[in-house]
Amino acid sequence: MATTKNIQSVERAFSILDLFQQAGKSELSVKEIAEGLHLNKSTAFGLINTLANLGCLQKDRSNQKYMLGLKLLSLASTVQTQNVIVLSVHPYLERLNRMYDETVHCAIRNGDGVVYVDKVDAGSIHISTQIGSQNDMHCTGVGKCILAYLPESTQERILSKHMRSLTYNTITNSHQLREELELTRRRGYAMDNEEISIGLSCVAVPVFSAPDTVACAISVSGMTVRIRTATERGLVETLKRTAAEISREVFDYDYRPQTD
Amino acid sequence: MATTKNIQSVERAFSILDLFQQAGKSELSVKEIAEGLHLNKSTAFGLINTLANLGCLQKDRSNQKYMLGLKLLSLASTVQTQNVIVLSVHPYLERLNRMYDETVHCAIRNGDGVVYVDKVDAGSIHISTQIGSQNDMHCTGVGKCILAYLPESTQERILSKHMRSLTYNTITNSHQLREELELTRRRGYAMDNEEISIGLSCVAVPVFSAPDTVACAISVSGMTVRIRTATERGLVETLKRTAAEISREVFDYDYRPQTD
DNA sequence: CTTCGCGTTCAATAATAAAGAACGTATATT
DNA sequence: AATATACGTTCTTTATTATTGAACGCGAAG
Repeated sequence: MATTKNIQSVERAFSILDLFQQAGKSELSVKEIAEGLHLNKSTAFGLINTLANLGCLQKDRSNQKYMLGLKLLSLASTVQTQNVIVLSVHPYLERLNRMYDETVHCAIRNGDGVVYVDKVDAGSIHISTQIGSQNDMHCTGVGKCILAYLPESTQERILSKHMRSLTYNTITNSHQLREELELTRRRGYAMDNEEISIGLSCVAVPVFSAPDTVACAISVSGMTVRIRTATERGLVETLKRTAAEISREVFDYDYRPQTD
Repeated sequence: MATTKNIQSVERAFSILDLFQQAGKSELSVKEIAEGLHLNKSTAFGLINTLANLGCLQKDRSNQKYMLGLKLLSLASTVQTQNVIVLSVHPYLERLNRMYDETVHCAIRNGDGVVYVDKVDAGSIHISTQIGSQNDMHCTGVGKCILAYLPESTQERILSKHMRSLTYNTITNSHQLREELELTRRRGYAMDNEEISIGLSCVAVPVFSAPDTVACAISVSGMTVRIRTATERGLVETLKRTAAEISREVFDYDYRPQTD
């Protein structure tokens, strides 16, 4: 995929922006950025200065530190009105929402985590997911769907990291998670069984864009009792059918689930 | 402000992303991008390829065109949880919302338009502004506040462009708008008097970060009748006081409105 | 079957970004 | 209060890198 070599300064510029996400700090100094990315101080400064002039970073006058700029907000808003995945998957999410009146998500992989790219809220309860927000793979339905089909080496890297525990149901053991991923592949869907928050469950399915290649994952989440009811009303089958439709109509890939 | 010279390739990379916003097209070919930015075809390709590898652009396999990538969504979400303006202005918006139960916005300048960076919804009616979305200066309260304090040359450039008419109240005449801006400066606030949508009005004030320098603008919007009532209940004064507070506490600038 | 258009690759050179040293300012230290 | 320190910023040089135009190849159109 990485055909031609990346342009160094562009790549570095974005890794500066990424650093704010990863570091989990809202303000970083020139020095911190330079050290964090192993860049020369003045090289870092040149990049930071450019990003600041473009509105992607802004300087806090009081302490000379930099933070992410508001320009990025406007870009994201354009993404939401222009990106095919968001645009063309959205109607399917709407339909799922209407069928079960639960919160519906669409997520993609981002590094070692997942990012929610679209969402339709339930009428009753609001789940506080923000579009664009990141979450872990090990504790989310969409995450498990995506993780289950990543190359083994990537899987192992992610599994080897510390997996934070959010509830007593969170799978934090790599052996157990490997089994869970195997189960996910076998049955074609993943569950979040109160692994993020007690009382909250979710059913998720992968959307394929090519054999064994997951483009995104969609999920239906809600209070555990309600998800249980929905499952009795064919939620899993509906989700699988929807995912296959999306594969075909959006990603132009005629996905046929393996029958065993 | 533009201290050191910007790094060319970084600047160009972002102007590619900007092009999608400006062109209003969701998909652009290498050729269109190259021509749109007066770049050599292979220079453009190198930048596009890098952006695509970073997830900021994605390629539509069916027609070889590119569109904005989902990576940008995750950056924006981080902005919302980290940026001082968003974070520190938000409580003031909340307070305004509680006082009048109307929709409250915070916007900044973006090029020749404004971008909404934060919003608190009213309980009753939902105004469909999206955070990050762009709007024109000539027909919004926040836009007039910002435009009124821009350097004259910039003002004139914006005024000279075609101003689209959204309702019969929209000011589309540059002479009339110049007077409106003069009025805004004199009385310290701007109104949108059903200029975007009939039935909808808004009162906006500029927030200064230095003399004659507007950092952002905040506004209260709602149905015209309700805004009228709120105005009788001191909305304008409350907004001005709030703006002064924000100037002081967020931008460390002790703003004193000129008394005449 | 041929031509055209456009995405992509390649190789050479011109231009640019990177680096280290130096400067200045703000803060911390004694 | 004086000195030291740390860090942001500027400057200049050089090596690296991005840019360029030409060439290639694929797909669509005629």
